[in-house]
Amino acid sequence: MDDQEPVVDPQRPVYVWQQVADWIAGRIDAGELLPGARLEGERELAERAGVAVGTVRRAVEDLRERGLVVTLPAKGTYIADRPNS
Amino acid sequence: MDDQEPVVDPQRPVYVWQQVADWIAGRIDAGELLPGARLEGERELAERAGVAVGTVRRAVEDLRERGLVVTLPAKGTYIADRPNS
DNA sequence: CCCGATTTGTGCGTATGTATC
DNA sequence: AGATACATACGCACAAATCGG
Repeated sequence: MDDQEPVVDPQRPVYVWQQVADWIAGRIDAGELLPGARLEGERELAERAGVAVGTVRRAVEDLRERGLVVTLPAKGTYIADRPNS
Repeated sequence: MDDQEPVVDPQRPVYVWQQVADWIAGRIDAGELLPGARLEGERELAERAGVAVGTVRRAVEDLRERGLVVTLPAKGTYIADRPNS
């Protein structure tokens, strides 16, 4: 009832945190997460992806560096506004 | 009869106390609150904005640091005199 | 001088979220 | 991975100062 398709595969030759980041980036790209929307909390994402919280943190940090999200400590991480393509 | 446009939106990627501070700063900037005028009490502002008193306190503290208002304990918070532009 | 209403100041507890070690 | 720290946010309660009657 609660298993959806797995988000990451530890076996693949790609860092798990990168797989998580790509998963989230994919959701943004697909329009599932619109600019201004709040991303789920770290713990929730970790449970959903089946990885450790630290791994999610590493992934979100990457998204931040890519400018895809903005993090407000103690409030949450939000989808950034799209720069004019 | 009593609903005006909402002051804050907890969902937005901006701290609530910051939204409250900006709201008040906007009223000052718009000339609605003139120098020397008394700002509403914390609880009144909280009710108007639909936030907790502590959040208003945080907002007013910010306005104080910005030099926009002056607070006299047990008396009230007043709009500061404009520095020569 | 005292009383009561009002307002800011402060502390505690709870919840959630990120930051740090 | 786990534990601790820190910040936001809400809610409540009480203290202290002000001001009017």
